[in-house]
Amino acid sequence: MTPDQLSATIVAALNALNEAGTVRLPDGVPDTVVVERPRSKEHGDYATNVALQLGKKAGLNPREFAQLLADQLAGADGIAGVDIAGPGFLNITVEAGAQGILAAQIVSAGSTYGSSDAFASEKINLEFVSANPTGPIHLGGTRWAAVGDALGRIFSFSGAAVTREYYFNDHGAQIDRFARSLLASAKGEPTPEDGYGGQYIEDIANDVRKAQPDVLDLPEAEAQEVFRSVGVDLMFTEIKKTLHDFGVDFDVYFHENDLHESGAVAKAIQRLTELGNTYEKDGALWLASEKYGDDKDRVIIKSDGEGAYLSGDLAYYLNKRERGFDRCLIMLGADHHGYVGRLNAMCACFGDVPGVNLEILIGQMVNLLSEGAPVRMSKRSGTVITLEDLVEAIGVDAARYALARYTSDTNIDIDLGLWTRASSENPVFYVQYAHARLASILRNAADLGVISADRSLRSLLDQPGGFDPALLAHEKEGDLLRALAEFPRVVTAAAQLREPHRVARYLEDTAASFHKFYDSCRVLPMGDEEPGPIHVARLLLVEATRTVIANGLGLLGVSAPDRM
RNA sequence: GCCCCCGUAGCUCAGGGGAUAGAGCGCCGCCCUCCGGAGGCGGAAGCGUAGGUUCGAAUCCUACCGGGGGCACCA
Repeated sequence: MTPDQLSATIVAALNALNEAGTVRLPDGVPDTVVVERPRSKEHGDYATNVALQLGKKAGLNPREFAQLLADQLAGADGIAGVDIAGPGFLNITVEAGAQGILAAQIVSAGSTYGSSDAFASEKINLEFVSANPTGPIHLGGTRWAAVGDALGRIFSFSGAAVTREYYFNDHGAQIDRFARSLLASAKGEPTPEDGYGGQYIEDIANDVRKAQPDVLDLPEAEAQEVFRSVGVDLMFTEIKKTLHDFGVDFDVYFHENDLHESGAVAKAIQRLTELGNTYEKDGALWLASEKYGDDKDRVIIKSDGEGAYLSGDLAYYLNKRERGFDRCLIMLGADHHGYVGRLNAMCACFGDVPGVNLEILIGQMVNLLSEGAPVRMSKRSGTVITLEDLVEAIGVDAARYALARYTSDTNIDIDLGLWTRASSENPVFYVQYAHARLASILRNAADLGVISADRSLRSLLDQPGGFDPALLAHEKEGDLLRALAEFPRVVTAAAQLREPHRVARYLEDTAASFHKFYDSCRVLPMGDEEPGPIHVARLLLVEATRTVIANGLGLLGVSAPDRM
């Protein structure tokens, strides 16, 4: 009995009441009802507020409505008891057997447990990181790498067709500054005032010289061009590798330069002009974005004839839509929040719906503290805190987990000393430890011959009488089963709300439920005890729990170790 | 001045209208004869302020106070 099944049972009961004329619901019976886990044990296994919602519509007070529904529900399959409490809550107790069967269902579903087709009709383009190829990925980009990739996994798990995309800004003034910085470094000159500093500039400049030893003998402009093209290439290769090592691979690396060279920008502008959303003023071409909610109209083509930065975004968005993406998600740092209005307005200028066809997700800043003092993270200052720094300090698993376990719309402070000194304080270890402990129990079960050496529990499911779900009747077993039953809902909510951190928090709760179960319920036979049905039942629960934790960690891109 | 995000326990944070607001860390006190004590059990301690909507608000709305970030024919 999962919450979804219980919801369906309640809906069926409501329909029966409605059809019998016992209650009259003018708006009909809803497709689903809210079923939640009450905070307090006294309120049963599950509670629903449906009587509070529908009582008034039926012309009854909520408690009367609740009583009618409770009577109807009392005889339903899998329901052990129904109580009415407070203003009209229905507190429902589920039969142990109906609940225990979930363990078998999870084991049988394996790595697919928690997946759904909730997003099956959606083709989603997920753009994140998109760091400029002028330096390593800093912490803001690292946060999006962890969160965006997790979100992509969650969408896919929920049935969506997801394309992960990286927009590569290889066009514009910052690239020139990058090239000049490399050239200056190679010549042993100081960093240009508006240039990029730091060790990586020196490293890349050296690599460019290795690739083309005579580069400094070329005329200045040609040399700079070599540093530009080779340097950007090297930088980009490095970024790709860093992300790959972080467990993040993109399906598409989109080059801004291509938009300008292919005529896509001109095409987008033409389209907007046809729609009557551009005009000329002061020698420049403007986008009439103010009428769609932007603070003011924006320049697309500057008076010097160059495309403004926005022109690339226009063409890029149109390109995504032409590739068939109904939903284009773009993840940006809080320092870009000023773009949200104009990007949404741009979307509207194309005749699309902001928030539907284009969705901008803003992630707040990540701050690093060292010895309690803030560390600046600026490419330009050279005191760059990079993805690699973070991984080196705490490892990929801890880094991904730490960045993904918070909502994106809150600032995070990470104290380097704390993370490096006390890794056991990191919640990821709590969850991974639970997985290792679960795996260890299964190893031991195999050693004792309770299950086959390959630790397969599916064979137990096929044997008649191999698994008696009613044996999982202990309070802690019920708690754990109800926690496991939540997983599909958590995944769906994480996808709908674009909040991967829900999965992490859920895993921490579930790991806690497991540790409590483990503390009160002996899984393996003790001493000379013969293995019996209770051991089989609990082993299935162990494997079900291990499956959920492994699936959840997988959604976050964090490993689920069998040993630690 | 305008815009965005945040304000929940000593600290770091969960809580997408429901009942007695949770977790980790820290603090106090307990629990190892056998499956991993990297664990479990108990205790002290909290929704920035003021209004509003609602049967019901940490959650939605408004104002104010506090913290962070942003407001280019830069990219």
